[in-house]
Amino acid sequence: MQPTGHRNMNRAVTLTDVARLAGVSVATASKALNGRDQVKDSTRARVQEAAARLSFSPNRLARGLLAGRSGTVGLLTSDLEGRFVIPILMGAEDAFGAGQVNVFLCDARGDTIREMYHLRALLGRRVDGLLVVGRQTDPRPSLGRDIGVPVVYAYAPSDDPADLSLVPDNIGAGRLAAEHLLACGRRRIAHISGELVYTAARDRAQGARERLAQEGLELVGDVMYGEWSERWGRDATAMLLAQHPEVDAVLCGSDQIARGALDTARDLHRTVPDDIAVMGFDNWEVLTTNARPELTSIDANLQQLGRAAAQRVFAALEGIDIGSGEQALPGRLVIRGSTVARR
Amino acid sequence: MQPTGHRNMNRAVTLTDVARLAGVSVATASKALNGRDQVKDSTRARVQEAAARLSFSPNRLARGLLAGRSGTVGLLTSDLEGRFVIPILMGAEDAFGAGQVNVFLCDARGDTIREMYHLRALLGRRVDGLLVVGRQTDPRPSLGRDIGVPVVYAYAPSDDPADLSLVPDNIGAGRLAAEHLLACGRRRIAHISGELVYTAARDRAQGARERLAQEGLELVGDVMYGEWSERWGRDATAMLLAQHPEVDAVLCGSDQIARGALDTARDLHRTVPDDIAVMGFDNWEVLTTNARPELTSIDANLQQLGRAAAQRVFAALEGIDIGSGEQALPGRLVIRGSTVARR
DNA sequence: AAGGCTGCCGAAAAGGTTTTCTGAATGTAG
DNA sequence: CTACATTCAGAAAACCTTTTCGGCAGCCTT
Repeated sequence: MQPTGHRNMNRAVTLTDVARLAGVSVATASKALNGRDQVKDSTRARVQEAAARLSFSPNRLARGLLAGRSGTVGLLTSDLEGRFVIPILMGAEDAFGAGQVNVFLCDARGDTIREMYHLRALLGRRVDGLLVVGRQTDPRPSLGRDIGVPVVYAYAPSDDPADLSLVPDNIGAGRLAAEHLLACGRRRIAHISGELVYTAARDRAQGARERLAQEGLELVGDVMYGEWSERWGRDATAMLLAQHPEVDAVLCGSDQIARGALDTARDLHRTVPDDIAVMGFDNWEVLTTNARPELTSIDANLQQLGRAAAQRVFAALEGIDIGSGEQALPGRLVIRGSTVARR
Repeated sequence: MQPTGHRNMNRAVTLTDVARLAGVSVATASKALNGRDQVKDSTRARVQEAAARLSFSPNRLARGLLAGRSGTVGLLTSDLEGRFVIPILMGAEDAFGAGQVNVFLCDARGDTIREMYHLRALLGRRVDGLLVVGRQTDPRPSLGRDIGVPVVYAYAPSDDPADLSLVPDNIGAGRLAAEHLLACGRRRIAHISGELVYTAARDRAQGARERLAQEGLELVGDVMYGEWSERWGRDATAMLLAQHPEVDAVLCGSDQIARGALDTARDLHRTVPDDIAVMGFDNWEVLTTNARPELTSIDANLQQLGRAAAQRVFAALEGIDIGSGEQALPGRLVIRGSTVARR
């Protein structure tokens, strides 16, 4: 900010002020600043200079009122605390901010009442579109079909197939993980995961199973469903290795579980990755890069998912048909020392 | 959403529609819906019913244009990725949402250019106030004094003492931590922390030293500054215990470092907390509650800080003088098994 | 019965911007 | 010199809501 020092005192500076200073009418001032023709170059320059001098910035409330679109979108999240929501939110904010759109953030905290309240508030503010970000990959109730603005669901899909939902491809992620472990020469692979009620847990297991089946292999033992915690990872790994000491790879449903698995392997003097490979999902860098050894993981590309969701909203605003149903976005393998010995 | 099924087709429903349906003028309709007097009860009821039938929600752009305040605030963060920003943001969004205010979220990604861009956009949208959330407790450049709306800085204070900044009390947190270790009967306390360039690291160390000095004690050895990672926690602890085997407590500058310290203690067959107590800062639950044993930590009450910052903005909007300078908010001790043996 | 009061409703203005349409001035052709 | 095209500026409407003020009944008081 250069020193402006003028009459920034009371009222916000308006187009009328600019017009007066430039000695033209508001209509001409508007046209000059917005690059419309029908303005002589010299006049345009005079107006632009006046606007700069007053550091004028047009009132977007007025503009929105007239145009019928506000240039804003609502970002309705069910749970800001949830770690998966943040990257999506970053990607979306990034994509929207690049266009002239600003984002209203609303956190419903998993409460349907609060969600309805926020929805009404956002519609009252005449948002041009809505992005609904859930905290699980399990379907959530649709906001309905007669919202009046385009809605895109991210991470948690809508339960109405007429809505468009962007979700991570957990089945593919499971396949990808199994593929990597196979490529590392592992054949006796076990799977420890989180809570069975999570679609994500079941999908990842299914993907892994599918890939193994292609090689005529099966998972060692049943999938061990428990909770999404290090503690469960430790306990489950202990049970697993007691029952199936021949296991040469543990695929874990999350990085937290994998951290627990690493701890137990160390306690039992199993070398990772030589004796046993360990990998996780989510690529939560705080956990993966600080593990001993560092943890191979599948990154769900959530930031990209947020960006993609934002772009769908944009497209819908342009009148383009964005389709409907669930669209799954692929994950990405991040290889670290827990599956491949460091050279 | 009950089946509305009416004319939700094209244009958004406006007060004129409601008035027409109720057979009154827009003026009367407005007064009826806003609870002003000068409206007969029967008329009011008729208008309300019409509004409900059309599921009318007033256009807040128009209202804001007229009132001169938009009922929105800008939340300008320097880094959404930063883990400390999220709880503050949650607290702020919560506080604002409770009063009819909506929040514009902008992430500058640590880039000053982008910050200026977002600032202009927010002012163009006529936000009533601004909350600036930084990612470190080190001072950041002020947005300036002639913004035109109240600004409150949270976490990262402004470098202009004329601004109001709400920051966590890291010195107090250090004192609190030392106090707890003393209460546990520890006397030979060492301190491993993160990067020296962080004010937070130096403040916590200073607070701990102050509290020890009250008992005529000093830290064992110099404060070991390094990085905010588990790896550094592991390495530093190994060096520390080699050099000062008599240490009976390690105060760590973050939970991550503390996790590393726990790992090394286990590797060296030192029992926690019997042989040696370990504690961290930040109370990052993913790390603290999954550690072996669970980790005692100091919680900075960031969500409360966000709420407090939002309330300052509210107060400023009411015309109340909110003061200036840095205001430090106290932390909170969370005791777990790494300092006190489980009963 | 006349004047005043209360209760209720509607007309109109305001808020800032964009757009359309009208009008004036200049230039060009016949 | 007249008719006409061209260029540019301004007046006014529109967007939607809130608020102020004026007015019209009906009722009460004297």
